Amino acid sequence: MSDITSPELPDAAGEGPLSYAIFQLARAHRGHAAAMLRAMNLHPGQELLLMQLFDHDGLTQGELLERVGLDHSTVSKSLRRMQDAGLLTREPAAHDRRVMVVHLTDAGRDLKEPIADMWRSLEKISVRGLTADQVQAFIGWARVIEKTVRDHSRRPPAE
Amino acid sequence: MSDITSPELPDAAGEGPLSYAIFQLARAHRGHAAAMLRAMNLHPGQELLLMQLFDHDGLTQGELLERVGLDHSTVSKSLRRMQDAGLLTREPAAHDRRVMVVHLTDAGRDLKEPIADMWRSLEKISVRGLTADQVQAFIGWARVIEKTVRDHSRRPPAE
DNA sequence: ACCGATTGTGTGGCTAGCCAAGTAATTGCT
DNA sequence: AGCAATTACTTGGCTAGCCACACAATCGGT
Repeated sequence: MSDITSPELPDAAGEGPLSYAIFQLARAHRGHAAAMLRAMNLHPGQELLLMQLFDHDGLTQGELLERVGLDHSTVSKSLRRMQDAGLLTREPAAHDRRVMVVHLTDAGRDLKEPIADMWRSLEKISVRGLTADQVQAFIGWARVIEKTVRDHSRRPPAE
Repeated sequence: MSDITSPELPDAAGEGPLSYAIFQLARAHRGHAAAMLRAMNLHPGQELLLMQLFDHDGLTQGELLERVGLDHSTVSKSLRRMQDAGLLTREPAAHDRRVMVVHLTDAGRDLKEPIADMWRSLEKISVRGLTADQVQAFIGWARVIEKTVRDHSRRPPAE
């Protein structure tokens, strides 16, 4: 339906516009998010961590990275920068001094509504061109693709 | 771990799983591409530039960045690293010594088939969970979302 | 011709994100 | 108890990607 024909795309290079579409979509989406986040002195990715903390203050770093799915080093560095920015604190847990418990500061909590607004705005814009059903289908398929790709990443490429 | 199914997602934080789905899909997809590219000593993003050159050797840096849509500084640095790796050459054009003409070396050309294979493989895997119609619909909607977001990025946020 | 505007690239500086290696604390096995 | 394995996190090193600034070559108007 509609025009999926698409005039110029790197067809000649490969014949898979799906990967290309994912790449371009993610870049545009991320770019727009970055622009909105900049107004709050945040960087893309940080809002995901903060959103987890808004709902579950006091999470450990490990629980945090499990929820967002990023590399532990990425989370560590990102949290450090946010700590330097005064948005949160990190202290070793009493019962296990390896784990770092993350708590929001007042400044961090103040970002809850702005981030929620920005998130809603981003969502509203992203969804504008599609019907609700299409959006739901899109999300479902995105998860299917993600899962498929992830499963293949785990497995050794013994294909 | 193991079950990253979909039970808990940051619903409480915002109610827009679309943005989250895009983010996670892109990350998984990019990660898988990165793993395959690593075998060729490439980094994600470089294959896009190379694919353009496979079909249009002798492009200028400006034409190249226009096709992939990245920032000129990103392209500049990425090309420099690929030049250092011996994959391509950059020389100022005769008629306009500002523009840099990019040419593949033999080593660069040798990557054409490996990259095409990798791209096809990535595509095949990504598509595995969906029907052909679903894939086409997904791509079409992805482009719609991308366009919508991009249009809103251009406009000042005078909403 | 001249000099300001524009164009095409390069560089610096920042964060995101990954992998690999290192460190400290806890657990577990003997 | 003691010591190896595991766990939680940190650090270093690399590239991608952006923005802002700098620079050289070309274009344009007078």
